[in-house]
Amino acid sequence: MNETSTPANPGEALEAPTLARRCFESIKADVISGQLAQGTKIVESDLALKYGISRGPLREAIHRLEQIKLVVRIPHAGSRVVRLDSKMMEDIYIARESLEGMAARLAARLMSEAEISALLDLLEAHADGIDKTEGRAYFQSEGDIDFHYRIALASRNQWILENLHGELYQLIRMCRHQSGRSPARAQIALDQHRQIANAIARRDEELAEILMRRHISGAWETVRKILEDQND
Amino acid sequence: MNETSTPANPGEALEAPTLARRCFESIKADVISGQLAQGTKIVESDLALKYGISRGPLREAIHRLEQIKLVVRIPHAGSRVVRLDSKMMEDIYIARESLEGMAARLAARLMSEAEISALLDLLEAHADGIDKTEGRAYFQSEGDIDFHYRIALASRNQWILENLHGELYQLIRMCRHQSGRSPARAQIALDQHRQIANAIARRDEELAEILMRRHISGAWETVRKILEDQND
DNA sequence: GGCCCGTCAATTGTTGACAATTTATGAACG
DNA sequence: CGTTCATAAATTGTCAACAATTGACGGGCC
Repeated sequence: MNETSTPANPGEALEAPTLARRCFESIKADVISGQLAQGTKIVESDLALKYGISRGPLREAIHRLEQIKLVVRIPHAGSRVVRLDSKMMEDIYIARESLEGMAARLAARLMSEAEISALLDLLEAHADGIDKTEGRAYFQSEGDIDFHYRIALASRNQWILENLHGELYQLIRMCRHQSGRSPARAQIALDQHRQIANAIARRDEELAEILMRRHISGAWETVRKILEDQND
Repeated sequence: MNETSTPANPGEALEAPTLARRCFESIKADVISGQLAQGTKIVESDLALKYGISRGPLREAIHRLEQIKLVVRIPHAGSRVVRLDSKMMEDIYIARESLEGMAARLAARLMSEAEISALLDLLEAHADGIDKTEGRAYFQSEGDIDFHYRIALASRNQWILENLHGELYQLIRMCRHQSGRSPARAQIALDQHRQIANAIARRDEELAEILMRRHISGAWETVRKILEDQND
């Protein structure tokens, strides 16, 4: 009776019966971590050799990577790792703002009291983490994802959940991995998370949505500035 | 310099270089039109024989159908045409409400004057269509899609556009094809479209978003009632 | 010297056969 | 008679070879 299936992956792909899925997870990790740089050409034969499998499953893996927009494919020409430009990231953040805003609204309506108190506990843990690590990027980043994941889960909306964590968050993590992260924002983000959680606790749907949208559009602004400074 | 690429398919798949894509379009049409009923088991060998191709490209087609949620797949067990239940459709309509609301906001901000007047012309054409056909379902339905497609296009947001018309609208059309359609709603929908267009013309982002969200949540209410009446 | 066309290598698209897994069938047992 | 285990059929997952298409290289022509 466990409705909350696990987020997918603590570390490597543990549950991965089929070759194509293992391969998919592996390449996905390489793309997100930057080990396969943006724009890198992906040659099926080479990767098949590298992973010691045939081209069939590998093709399937690449097709799935294409669907979540981590690789771009041209029919007979081949496929390359996606090139994240400013416009694309803006589109992503705007879509995320829209969907997570709705998720926050639904969470305020549907979360159980137990879930809410668990959410508040999580935020306290994150606060401790920030104090101890002085805004160490890794913890903060994963903590951020934790929080947003719980909101999406609480929305009870499968489509929103899958798209946020199957597509959008992969791209955002990929972007973070190479644009760095301003540690000063850790405290700001935590405060905003607290406000959102409080709105949810008060069952104020409207406020929860508005705060979430501000939170995300604010995050985009900082990312945008980083990307701008990076391009000169 | 034609930014408005066509919505994909008048009738059959005209542009379809590769077997897998042709096959994908063909099966997709069959699923949406209901020729492959919900819950139908999809056997790779059978379909490959039916289309006169090998299992390879057909597998790819099925994988893509899985990604847009028209078929459900279980690793070693096989794949079936998705079964649209009330909960799933609610999730879809809520996600659509969120994304199209944002699209309307962006459209109000970004549409050119020429695009806006073209949009108003389109609505007049739809009005004539309704008068002439007395709410004939087909015209209305396609007209509805036309309108929403233009808004999504005007948002200049690739992610929103692709997800609305690559995933969500396919599922909604599939749902319509077998839940019928109350023709009385044609006039209501048109009026709401007019209000949205006017808000866009006035560059009132806030109002455009709110009206779009009301329009879609209203549409869901009527669909929900139809689904309820159908289940007894 | 620059542009165009034919040829060639490299890579993807497609195929049919083989292996692994699941579901269904049926017999033996409680 | 119902349940359970083993066997068998059907179906999916995987593989290696073949065909078709793309992009690049080089020679010829203007």
